[in-house]
Amino acid sequence: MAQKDTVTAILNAAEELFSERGFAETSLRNITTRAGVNLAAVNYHFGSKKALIQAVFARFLTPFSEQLASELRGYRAQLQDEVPELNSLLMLLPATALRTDKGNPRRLGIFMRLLGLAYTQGQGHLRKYLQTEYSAVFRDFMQLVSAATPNLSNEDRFWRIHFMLGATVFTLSGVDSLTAMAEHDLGKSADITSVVSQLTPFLAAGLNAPP
Amino acid sequence: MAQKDTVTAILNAAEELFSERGFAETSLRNITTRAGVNLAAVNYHFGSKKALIQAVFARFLTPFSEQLASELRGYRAQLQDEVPELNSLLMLLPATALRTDKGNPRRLGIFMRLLGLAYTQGQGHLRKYLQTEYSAVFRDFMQLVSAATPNLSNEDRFWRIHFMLGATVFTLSGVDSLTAMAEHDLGKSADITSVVSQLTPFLAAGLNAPP
DNA sequence: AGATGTTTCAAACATACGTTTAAAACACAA
DNA sequence: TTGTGTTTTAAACGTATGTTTGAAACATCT
Repeated sequence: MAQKDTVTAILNAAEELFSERGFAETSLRNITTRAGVNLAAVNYHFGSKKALIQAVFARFLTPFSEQLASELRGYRAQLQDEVPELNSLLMLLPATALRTDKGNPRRLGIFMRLLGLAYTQGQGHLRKYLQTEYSAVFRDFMQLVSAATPNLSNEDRFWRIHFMLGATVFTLSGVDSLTAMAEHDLGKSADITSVVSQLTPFLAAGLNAPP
Repeated sequence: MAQKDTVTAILNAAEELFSERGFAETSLRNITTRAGVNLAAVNYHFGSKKALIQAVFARFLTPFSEQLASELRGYRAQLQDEVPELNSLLMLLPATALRTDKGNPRRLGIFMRLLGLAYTQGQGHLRKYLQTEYSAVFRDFMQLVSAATPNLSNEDRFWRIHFMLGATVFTLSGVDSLTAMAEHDLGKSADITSVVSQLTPFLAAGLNAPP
């Protein structure tokens, strides 16, 4: 097995298991067993469990943030001096996320669950890593959101952005169990793209609500 | 030290530590050290770590759900046959939560963080416990929400309720770091009650958004 | 083919965990 | 005070974890 195979097998297994059980609840033995590699492979290829956790995030986040940065440049160029339209701006995020690994929308749910864990679970090293690594693109995006909502005070916008973030992360991270519930309660099935298309008008309405 | 003192000392320490680090990341030795009691006290008084986790939730949730059930009875009685008004209905939740342990709004943040953990972190036993124990009151509340939003389809309402839940849990569970960010970015301080008063119009607008 | 650097492997290491135990300390009624 | 049931204590138990090790297997190049 070539080196790359082992590394990606570990990353795949870790990604799934972390999202299912959390970081502390997933042992290296769980990961290496599912990946079909030797236990020592993690420490050999990544150095430590912490480094593996960061690598799992980097594998998704680096292509995503690069893609988003380029999309933002295009959006800004097409915009000229007009005020950006909120709905299309918000749609940019799930659109690039789904485009980042096309053909596998399930992965977005997995990654959202990981993102939720990164916030709720301790893992101080992870928050620090994410902040230093990916905050530039996020700031760019926020600047456009500010331009799209000139009627909001900075304070209102600040809070509502985080309300939106919460609704998104929470819903998409639990999208599997939620769609199961929806199917049981309503008899209607749904996938992550349909949930996103329900989510965006909700978010836009909340963000534009009268104070 | 009387029995009750040891038990509540453990519950207090566990509540804080769980909310700070998560369940798996908090050891019984952490808890008993902070509580100033012997390590074996947890297994003596609660039986196991799992049972302690459930007890932490029960201490908050049992008074809360009883209070809420009574508030819902009052709300329904005052309503007669009118259609319930959405904003006042939504306000009922934070109002009773803040009333449950009055004088300590910080505790609501702690508990929201725990609730978020219960969802995101594995802890299957916890989800099962919460469901069997407190689902009745929740169903009552949901019925009123349905009456307050007759224009929504069951499917739209289902998803938007969960969007609201996500925004609430996520924001209130991170209320400490968020208020710190708000103070740093905007120079304005905020407490949990002011966040809640910002949150409810956001939620109501999202729930009533055109489909 | 032989030498060299890389990757895998089974085994062991040290440490931390949840839990159990048996004795000591305590509370309190007879 | 003695006796009884409860609570606390220090120590140990068994298990699981992340990490390290040194030899074996492998790949790559001259």
